[in-house]
Amino acid sequence: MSSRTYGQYCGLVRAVELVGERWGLLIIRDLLVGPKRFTDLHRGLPGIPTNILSARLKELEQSGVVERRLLPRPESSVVYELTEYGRELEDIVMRLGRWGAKSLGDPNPGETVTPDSLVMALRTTFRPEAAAGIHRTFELRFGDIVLHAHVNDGTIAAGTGAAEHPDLIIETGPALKGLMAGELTPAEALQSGSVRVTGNPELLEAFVNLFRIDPKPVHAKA
Amino acid sequence: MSSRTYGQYCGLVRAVELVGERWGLLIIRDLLVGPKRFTDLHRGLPGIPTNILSARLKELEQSGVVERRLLPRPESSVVYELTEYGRELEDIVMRLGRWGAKSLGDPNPGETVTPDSLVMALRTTFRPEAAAGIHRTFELRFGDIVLHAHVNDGTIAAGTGAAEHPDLIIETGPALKGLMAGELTPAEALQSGSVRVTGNPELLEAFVNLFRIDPKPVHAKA
DNA sequence: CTGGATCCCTCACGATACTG
DNA sequence: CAGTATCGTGAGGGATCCAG
Repeated sequence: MSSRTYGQYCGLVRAVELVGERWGLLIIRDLLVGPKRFTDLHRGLPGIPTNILSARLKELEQSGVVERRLLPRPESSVVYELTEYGRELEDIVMRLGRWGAKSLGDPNPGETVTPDSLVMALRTTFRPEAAAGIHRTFELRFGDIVLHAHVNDGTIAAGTGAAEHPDLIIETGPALKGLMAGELTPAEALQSGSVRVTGNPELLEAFVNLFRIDPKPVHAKA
Repeated sequence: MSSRTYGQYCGLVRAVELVGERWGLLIIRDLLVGPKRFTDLHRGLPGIPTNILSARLKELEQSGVVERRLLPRPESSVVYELTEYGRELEDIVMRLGRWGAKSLGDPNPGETVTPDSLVMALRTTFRPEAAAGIHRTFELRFGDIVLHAHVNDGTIAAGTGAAEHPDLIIETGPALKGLMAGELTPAEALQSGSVRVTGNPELLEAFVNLFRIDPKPVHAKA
């Protein structure tokens, strides 16, 4: 049995062999936001060596998860995008993200936030059941990162870049997690200055109702 | 940035750091079937070194995914079981298994099948929408492995061990995958002898309707 | 400038032996 | 049964270099 395989004939094992390697799911996370060039991926995955990124992309291409496409001239560039099979991972990635977010404490020293991870965080934490009949556009600014979220009656469209006519602009930092997890009320966040808004401040209530991190179950120790 | 971390403050990253290490999700797969002793896990994960299993269990315990419990006397033994937080992975593991099963071809040489992986395969491929109003008990024999599945009106209860009063006993091998994927009809499977049944052979139709592997989307190559 | 390939080094993992 | 100890190997980390 070669390394990187598990010697079991099992669907989960195959899945882990396909996308469970180091960096694998993070590459897919970024590609879920949209097709990307090699350099874009490299920028979005701080610390990944180029040879590893290259190897992962080849493996994912080989297994039919990612497709490599050459852009027409004059771009003459290469983009990677998910195949239909790869896109089927979206729901799994979002659920994993929702699960893992419950274990997020404060950022560890040196941990960064990338635009794509924030986009996926918005999609992940979005609660359709709280968005019935709601039509709002938010612009979120996190450090240098600017992204937008259009909420339209149970659906979310989030992406990088500014919003055109936002109902509310939210400027924040790591405090965003506490806000979404309910550890910090909107009023407290605004008062402390860890979150600043442009627009009707009461819309921040709507925001935290739409995007939420559930609590991690407490573990009763024997 | 130490190895095994990714330097990103992101829910998905945290999830991958918690359960994305080699063998991690497979340990969780087996624990989803039920609490297990160290030796049981070792048996169910062919090829895992004991030090790695030991290390993974410690990490999973530390992060609140797995709980280590000492059985009362005279057992005086140790069992590992999922915490509530760990059990929240069930849906994700099943979806991953369903996704990966689409990439299963024929077993590679040396690949084995374990009892727990088969139990999870049944739970994973079960289609509740096809089970409305259906009450059946199946016994599945795969090599030396014997397991049961009670289907009760949209719900499935599968576990290791024989069924008490099975409506159908299915004896099979690797051909099971082709059967569930629709690459092989029940009639063909019975005729070729790759699947043998005890009971009403027509119930094999019901079985393949209840447990199914969807096809992998075809990838249109440019 | 993008899209990698190549190099070396390190550490996590694999295999085996051994212990409370 | 439930691990720990030891040691070798190969995948990953990091820097550099190269082709289009």
